[in-house]
Amino acid sequence: MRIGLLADMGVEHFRGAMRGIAEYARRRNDWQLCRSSPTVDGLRRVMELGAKGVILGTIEREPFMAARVEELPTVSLGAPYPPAGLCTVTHDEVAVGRMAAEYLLRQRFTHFAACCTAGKSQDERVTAFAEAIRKSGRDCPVLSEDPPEGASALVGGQLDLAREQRLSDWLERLVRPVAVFCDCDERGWVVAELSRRLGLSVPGEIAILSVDNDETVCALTNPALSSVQVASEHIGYVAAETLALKLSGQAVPLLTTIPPVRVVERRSTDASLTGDPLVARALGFMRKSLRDKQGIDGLAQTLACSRRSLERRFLEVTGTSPANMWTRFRLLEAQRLLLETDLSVELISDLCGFSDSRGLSANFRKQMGLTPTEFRRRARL
DNA sequence: CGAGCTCCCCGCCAAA
DNA sequence: TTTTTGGCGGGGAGCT
Repeated sequence: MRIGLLADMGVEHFRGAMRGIAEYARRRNDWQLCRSSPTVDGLRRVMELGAKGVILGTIEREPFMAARVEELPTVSLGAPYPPAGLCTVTHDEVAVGRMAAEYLLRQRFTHFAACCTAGKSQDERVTAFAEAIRKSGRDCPVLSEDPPEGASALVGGQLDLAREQRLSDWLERLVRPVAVFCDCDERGWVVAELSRRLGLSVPGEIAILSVDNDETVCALTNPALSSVQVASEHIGYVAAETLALKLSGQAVPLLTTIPPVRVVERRSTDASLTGDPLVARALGFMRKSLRDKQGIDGLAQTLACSRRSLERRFLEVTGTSPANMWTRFRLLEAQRLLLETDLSVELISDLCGFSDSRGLSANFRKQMGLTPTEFRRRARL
């Protein structure tokens, strides 16, 4: 059976979704995927090739309308202005916003702001972010850009001059130091670029967190961008499953949402760069010595200070205790290894400095409500 | 699941 | 006098 894939391959999320779809096709073996551009012409082309259904990943509206006119079974990977009644598998935007807020609050930032393009999905994640921030008793100004008619406001990390000026003015007026949440990596890039031009240091005066975790875009800024990693592969896989159900005539939910995976921390939100040098040294040591078993007493000795002072100053700057932070670093590394390698949970526990795999599992479960194996399975499929 | 043990957090106080 | 520091120890969390 032929299935058409029409996706904007310049967007990291859609590329990831394609990988998930490919995995699904590999497993069932009777799907032939044919790719084309996410346009009305592309749709015509895959129909000529005999596609029985399509998965659409684009922010344009026309291809969806065309697919509807042709009565071609369609699953969308999420679009800012979806036609009503379109079957969609996409991010849990509320969970994305909440994860971002929770992370930045834990980094102990004191002022927050968020910016996005006005539109369904971006609005939702930024709104959820702002709500979570306000719930903690802090203000969160939001800049929501109207998109230009029919197109993306943000292509290749560039805004038109008027929008850029507005964003720049907005950034300059924010109460600093501030943590800014951006609806996508491209906007994160623009915010980083404008901050540089305004002479504002990142993350000292402006910390930046975005969404999509596009390795390339995140690496382009200096310092590199922290970003919420969304479950693109998983979304693609589920989209494929949904289309398969649809093609076999079964009822499918109109909307399926998948929560994000984790926050990938890079330098743009590194709170340890500011404040107490003793604490900064402690954090640096922890990051480098995950397997170190000497405990907090030993750490205090290494840093040549009393244990009590370390604890007190640590709490002051980071809002948490040394041991707590140390296991947090261990868990972050474990997350990374689970996603990026095929090492056994046993080995990962050891590499991250947990006594055994039960130690890792217990902490992991407490932190994100999921076992390590389950975490790996969900992110990959 | 629980006993025993170790490690850690944090209030308190005296000293610097 | 006020502020910061280090030591003490109860109590709790987590590990074996």
